[in-house]
Amino acid sequence: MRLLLVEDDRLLAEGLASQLEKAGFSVDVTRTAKEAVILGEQEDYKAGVLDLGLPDGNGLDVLRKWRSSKAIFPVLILTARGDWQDKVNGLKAGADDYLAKPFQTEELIARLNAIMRRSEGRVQSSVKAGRFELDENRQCLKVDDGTERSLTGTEFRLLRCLMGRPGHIFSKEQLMEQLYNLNESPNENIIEAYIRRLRKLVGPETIATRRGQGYLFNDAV
Amino acid sequence: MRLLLVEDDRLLAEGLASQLEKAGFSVDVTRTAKEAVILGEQEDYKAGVLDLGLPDGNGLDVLRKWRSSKAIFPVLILTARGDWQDKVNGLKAGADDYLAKPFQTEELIARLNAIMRRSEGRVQSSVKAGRFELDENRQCLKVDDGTERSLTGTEFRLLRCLMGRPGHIFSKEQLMEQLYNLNESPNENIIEAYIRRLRKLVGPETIATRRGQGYLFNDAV
DNA sequence: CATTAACCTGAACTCTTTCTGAAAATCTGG
DNA sequence: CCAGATTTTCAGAAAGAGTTCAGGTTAATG
Repeated sequence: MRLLLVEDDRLLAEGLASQLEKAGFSVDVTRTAKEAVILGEQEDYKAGVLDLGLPDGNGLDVLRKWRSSKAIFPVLILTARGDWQDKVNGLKAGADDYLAKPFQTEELIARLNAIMRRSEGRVQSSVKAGRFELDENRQCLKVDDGTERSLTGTEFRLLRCLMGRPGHIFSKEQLMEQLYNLNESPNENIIEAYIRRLRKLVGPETIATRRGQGYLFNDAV
Repeated sequence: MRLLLVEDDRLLAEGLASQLEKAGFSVDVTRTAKEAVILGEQEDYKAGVLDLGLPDGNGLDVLRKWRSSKAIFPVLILTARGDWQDKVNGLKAGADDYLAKPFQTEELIARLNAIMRRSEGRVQSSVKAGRFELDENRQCLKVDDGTERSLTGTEFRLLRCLMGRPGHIFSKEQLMEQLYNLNESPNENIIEAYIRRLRKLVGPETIATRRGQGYLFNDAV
C-alpha cells in the first residue's frame, strides 16, 4: 500500500512517515503543493494525507486539482485544531476524512485504514481470500485450519496487495510500486524472492505465475 | 493488435511502448509528424496514440491527414495538462479520445481498449465467438463448459485477431502484420505453427484453412 | 495422374523469464 | 556494539515462450 504524505513541517513529516512505514505502508513525502499535485496524478497511491497549511499554496487547491484529474484515492486532511472552516471546506472539496492537530499517530493510522477500506468497499479490517485471512492489525496470516503465522513487513504488504484482489494479475512493476516509494528501488528480483517466501507459507498453487504478465492470488485454492 | 505511437520524447515513448507490448499490442513508434502520416496511411493499425507536441509539425495536422486518407483507425491524443484548446481541436479534427499529461499507463491502456471496442462496435472487454470467449484483462480463453485456459502473448494476439471477426478470412500476411511490428519479421511459418497450437486449444474444426487465402474462425463450431 | 505449391507436424533450438538457495547487507532492539 | 531478524543481491538452474527447420500431407491444376 503506497500513500502520499503532504506535510510542510519536516520533523513531523519524517516522524509520521516512519510510523506509517512501520504500519505497513510505503510512503512518499512531499513538502510543496506543486509537487503534491504532480505526484498525485502520476503515481498510483492508495491514499493521501494532506496538511492544509503549505508554504506554496493552499492544500485545498491541491485536493481540488487531484479531484479534477484522475487522482481518485481517498484523502485525509490535517487541519489546525478547531479550524471548523477548513474542515468543512475540505470535505466539500472532496476529502474523505479529517484530523485536527495535534493528534496521535495511532488515530491517523486507524482513520487511514478506515477510508481505504471504505474506498475498496470493505467493512472489516481483514482481507479474506480462499482459505486465508490477513489480519491488518496484527500483521498475521490465518489459515482455515486455525493455524496462524506472523509476517514480516514486506511479506505482509505484498500479500495484502495480492489478496486484496484475488484473480487479478499484478505485474512485477505494479507490485514494486506498491511496495516501495520513490526513493527506494531495489532489484526487481526482490519480488521473485518474496513470492517464493510467500509460496512457502500459502502453498505453491495459491500464488500463480503468468509468465510475462505477473502474479495472481488464486482463491479457488 | 497493432498500433502506432507518435511521441517525440524518446524516454516516454520507450516506456509506453514496452508497457503496451506487455498489454498485448504490437507497437510501432515514430517521433516525427512526417513519418507518422506515412505509416498511418500505409500500415494497418488498429489504433493510434498521438502526442500533439511534435518537433516537425502539429499533431493535429497529422490527424487531419490521416482522416482525409483511408486511415480510419481510432486515435487517442495526448495533450499537455489543462490545454483545453488542444483537446477541443483534437476532437474536432477527428480524435476519439484524449488524455492529459501526466497520466498513468493503466489509464492509457484502458482508454485505448475502450476506443478500439467502440470502433468495433463492442461494449464489453471480452470477445465472444461460438463456444468461446476471450478475456482481455486476464488474457485467457473461456469455453462454454466453464473451463478456462490462460494464453501466451502470441497465442492471445492471434486468437483475438481471428475471433474479432468470425467467418472473415485473414491472410497470413495480414496476421503477420497484426502480430509483429516493422522491426520484427520472423519466418511466415510462424503463423502455421501458432494456428496449430490454437487448434489444439479450440479444436481443429474451429479454425478453418482456406488454402491460398488464409484462415478463419468458424463460430458455427 | 503427375506436379507443384501450400499447408501441417513434431521436434529442436534460442532466448527470455522465472525459480532457487545461499550469501551479503541492512536494520533493530537490547 | 552485538545478535538476531529481515531485506536485498547474486548467479546458476530450470522452465517457458517464440522461432525455425525438415520432412510429410494435402489440395489444386492442367
